[in-house]
Amino acid sequence: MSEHSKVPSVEASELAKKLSESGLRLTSQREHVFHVLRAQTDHPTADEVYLRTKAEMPEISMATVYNTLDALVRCGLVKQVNVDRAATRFCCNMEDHCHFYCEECGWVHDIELSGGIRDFPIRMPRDLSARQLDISIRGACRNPGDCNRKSAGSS
Amino acid sequence: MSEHSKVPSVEASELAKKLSESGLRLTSQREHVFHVLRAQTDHPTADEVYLRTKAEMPEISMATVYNTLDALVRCGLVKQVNVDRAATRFCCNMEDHCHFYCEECGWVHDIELSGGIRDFPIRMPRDLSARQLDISIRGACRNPGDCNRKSAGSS
DNA sequence: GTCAATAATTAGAATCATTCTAATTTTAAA
DNA sequence: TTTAAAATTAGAATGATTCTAATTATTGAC
Ligand SMILES: [Mn+2]
Ligand SMILES: [Mn+2]
Ligand SMILES: [Zn+2]
Ligand SMILES: [Zn+2]
Repeated sequence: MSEHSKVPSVEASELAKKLSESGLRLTSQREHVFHVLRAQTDHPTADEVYLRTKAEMPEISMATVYNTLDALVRCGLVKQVNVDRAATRFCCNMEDHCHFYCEECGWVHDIELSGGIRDFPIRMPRDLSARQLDISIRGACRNPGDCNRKSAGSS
Repeated sequence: MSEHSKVPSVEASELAKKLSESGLRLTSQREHVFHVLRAQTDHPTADEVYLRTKAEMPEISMATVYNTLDALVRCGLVKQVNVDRAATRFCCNMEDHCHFYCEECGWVHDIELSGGIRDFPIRMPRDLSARQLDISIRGACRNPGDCNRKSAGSS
């Protein structure tokens, strides 16, 4: 209920730093979107980010959300995750990890890697240079009937 | 130039078998689409499959290509691959493997796994049951300038 | 502080892959 | 044959994302 719902600035400094490293400005919209991403550990779609940010900042536009997500990905603060043919999802956990996607309820979950991503048993051809490795696992949250089916991505 | 360009039936038997196992019929369209997928080791988009199949069978429709690809995936003859936000691609290599995606030219390449997919260093939470593991690697084909940039997916 | 240049934001249109719909054709059984 | 189910088709609809053109905010000289 407090009127001056300012975004906490613990992250603002890191955000400003990373943005400026990429020649980008720190704006209120970018701050809000980043805050929204950090507020929950789920993997919202652009549209979900839009709705949540709009709650804090009603005048923000969808275009800005897309632009901002793109900016955050470009300056290394957010990862892009692709699960199936559904909407691209975004993740602000920058540790090496992979994604679990529940086919029952749509929930996306981070899964740690026990070793470094380096020692994966992949035989990489010499003529290919890898920049990024993405691992996604699809399955079910729990025994069928247990997970919150069809209620994906609500806040 | 030969008039009776029939699809080779080496694969037709396997196709018919797998289809019937899923309660699906073997049709000429399905045979052609499957043949098109096997003819090249690249990873065509639905649209590319459509164009190639159309060359063999001019009356086929886009809807049928989508339906057929879906049928082939459902009966375990084709894998669906998702690279970035681009069009979904399809693969008829059913071995455990991962995909390399060249960010320069759009080429998608299969990469073998040296070990089984089982012994990957992933710490799987007990309350999650995995059905499928997808690994995609993005990078560049060769030293920048060498790969056939911007000429993805041509036949 | 003013001004120009640049960056960011905005609404809405455009694009593009995919799915849906409703009508028609084919196939398999009875 | 007749009939029912399955498959195919053209085209419309959907939905995520990108593009466009106009407006607003920042920045850095001056
Ligand atoms: Mn994540
Ligand atoms: Mn493949
Ligand atoms: Zn679930
Ligand atoms: Zn390449």
